[in-house]
Amino acid sequence: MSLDRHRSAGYMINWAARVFTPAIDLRLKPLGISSAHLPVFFALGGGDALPQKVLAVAAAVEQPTMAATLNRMERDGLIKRVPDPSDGRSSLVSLTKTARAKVAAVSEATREVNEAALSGLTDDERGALFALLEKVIVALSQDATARKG
Amino acid sequence: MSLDRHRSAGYMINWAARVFTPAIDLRLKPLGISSAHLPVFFALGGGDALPQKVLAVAAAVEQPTMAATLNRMERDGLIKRVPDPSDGRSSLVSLTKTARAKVAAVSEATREVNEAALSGLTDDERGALFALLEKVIVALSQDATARKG
DNA sequence: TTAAAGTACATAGCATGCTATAGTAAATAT
DNA sequence: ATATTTACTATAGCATGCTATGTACTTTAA
Repeated sequence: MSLDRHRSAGYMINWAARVFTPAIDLRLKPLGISSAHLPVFFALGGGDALPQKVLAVAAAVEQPTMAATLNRMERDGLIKRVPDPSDGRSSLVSLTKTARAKVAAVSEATREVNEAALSGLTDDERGALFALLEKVIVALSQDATARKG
Repeated sequence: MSLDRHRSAGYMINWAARVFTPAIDLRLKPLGISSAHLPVFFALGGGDALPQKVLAVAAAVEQPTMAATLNRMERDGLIKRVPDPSDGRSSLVSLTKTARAKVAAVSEATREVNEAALSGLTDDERGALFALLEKVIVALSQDATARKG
């Protein structure tokens, strides 16, 4: 096999993702939080109460994935769900007082990890990395659409 | 919350990884193969018989993860395990005839997906993406080591 | 040579992601 | 007004990743 894994974008990106998760989780663990909770924290940290659907879109995950994450967060006392008065199918999700008290620390932890990850990169390189990843995401999203539709 | 997800390396890399997986799986599905099988295919495609440990290292996953992947591949008739005559603890893993017949198609599928992912990038940009990802991986690996040791 | 330490693999238990499907409420069309 | 379609959530079942732990074989040290 001639394929060098260091020249495979899929392999490298997957690897990077799998090295990111423990780095962030290490810092979030003392807070009783994990990486999948982050998009929820960012979406609700301002005090909003939002339906699950909105959170799933914000996190770029499927609805059942967000449902499972919210179940765990509810179990752990991080979020609460209140029936949406204007829509009987929906609940409004918000952070508990406990979780709100952690928002600043969560924000700092993510800042730290991103800084650690990008520490060897110049500002230009950081910008380049984000731009290139975005291009890859767009290209693959179109690929998926083209093959489905 | 001031954190823009498009400026979070962790978020972007994770997202890229999650858009890669379906793209490759879409092409591998007709072959009865999935993305986690790839490192095994690349390691054993030449006809070698290797112990699980070597495969785990090649795939950059933990031992129990590789064990589970090999269990599924064995169940699906893609690999076989033979006791290692020189080490009673170990088995030698190799591709079945069925799997070997798919090696070329698997290789082509991964080439296709990588090309789709990188289609919007110049050669220079491709090189830059790999180099930047490698830097991020190295930085985070050191971060993990520093925080554990 | 025998005891201790190390190594390879298996298993348990969990988190996070997915698709497919079902149930109920809301919105739309006839 | 009712029937159809659409939308939001829940659930089931699976794949892939992890850590922690157990078991059995090898290797090393005393």
